[in-house]
Amino acid sequence: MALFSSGIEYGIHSLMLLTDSKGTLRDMSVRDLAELQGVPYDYLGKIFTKLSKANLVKSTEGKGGGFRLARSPEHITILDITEAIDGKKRIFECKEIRQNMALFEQGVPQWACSGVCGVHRVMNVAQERMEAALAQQTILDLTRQTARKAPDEFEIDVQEWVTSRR
Amino acid sequence: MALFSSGIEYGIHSLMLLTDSKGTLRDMSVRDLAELQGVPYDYLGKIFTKLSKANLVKSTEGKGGGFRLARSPEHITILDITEAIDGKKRIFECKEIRQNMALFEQGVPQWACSGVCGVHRVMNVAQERMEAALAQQTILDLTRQTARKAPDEFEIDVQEWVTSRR
DNA sequence: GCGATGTTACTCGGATACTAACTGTCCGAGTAAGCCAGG
DNA sequence: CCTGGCTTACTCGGACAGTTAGTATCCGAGTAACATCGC
Repeated sequence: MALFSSGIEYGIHSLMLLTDSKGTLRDMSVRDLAELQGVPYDYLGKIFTKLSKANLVKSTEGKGGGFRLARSPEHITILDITEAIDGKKRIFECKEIRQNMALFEQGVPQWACSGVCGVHRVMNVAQERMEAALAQQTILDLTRQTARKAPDEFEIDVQEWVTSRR
Repeated sequence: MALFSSGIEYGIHSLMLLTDSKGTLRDMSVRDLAELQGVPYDYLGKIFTKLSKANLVKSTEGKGGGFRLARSPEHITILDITEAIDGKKRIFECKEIRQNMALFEQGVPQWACSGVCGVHRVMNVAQERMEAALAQQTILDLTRQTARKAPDEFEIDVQEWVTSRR
């Protein structure tokens, strides 16, 4: 299994729909987001609850309600989203097997359990590198990037689809 | 769950035991490795089969047999090991949900499916950064690092424990 | 002595449980907006 | 009118089932070193 759940994919793509390439925010309900993207509705609901708890989106309840970005899209990074949805996921979980050494029957010596184990340290560095890359890209970056690929009318089509459902 | 299985931890620590801080190789059986480290024997066996198939270790069958590093420890990187044991694991698996857009009922336009999706691209960069970090550290690096922490007698103790079992 | 035979300690591979996490679905509660009927 | 109740469309939260991957265990086959026994 991959490190990041597919909920991450749903989440990021959904947040990208809550803004356009100019950074203008858009309000949408989970139902609309799910249907527009062909993604399971209930499941996407759970994801938005998490995004909301992490203060990445703001909800308005009741009829006509929905979600909108809680901050401007250039201040929401991909790392923010992954941590909001999947929690702080680690590449590697150290089990401290260095303390199980048969040689340590009389008790684990101090040098063997102090500090971070060598394997763990390497993994931590790798994880930091990965997270730095994820923190470098924002929702706005991604939205702009895809807008550049799509024809101009696409953003208009999306907007029309959304308003036609109110 | 973490990206890397705990088999990775077992594997790396085991390979570290097949050398010392001077880069001298050591032959050990899976049983010895498992007992010395307090790790499940059968499970570690499976891991070494994978390491063997990836040509990181060489096996000698029959009584008195065991495993030894197939190359010198400064030429075995952590990335080599993770890929040998867990296969080439991806941080993220793109489901191409961009192609599910309700707007594309008449068929997915070319711009929407060509090239890598934006989210996917970010994830790929992050993954490359992570792998670069893992490829930078070798078994010898790690062995040296822990040897620096441990008292000098520790390497001797290990060697004695191993020879005492032959 | 010395060759055949058996025993032991290994590497391999397959089969199988158990567990945890991910994915997805169902349902009920609360809330806000709009509609509609009765005064 | 206009006010109170009804309907609708949302957000939330809990519960649950199906699937998959990781972890671990068991067992049998093949192989090589060594010991043992009969001649």
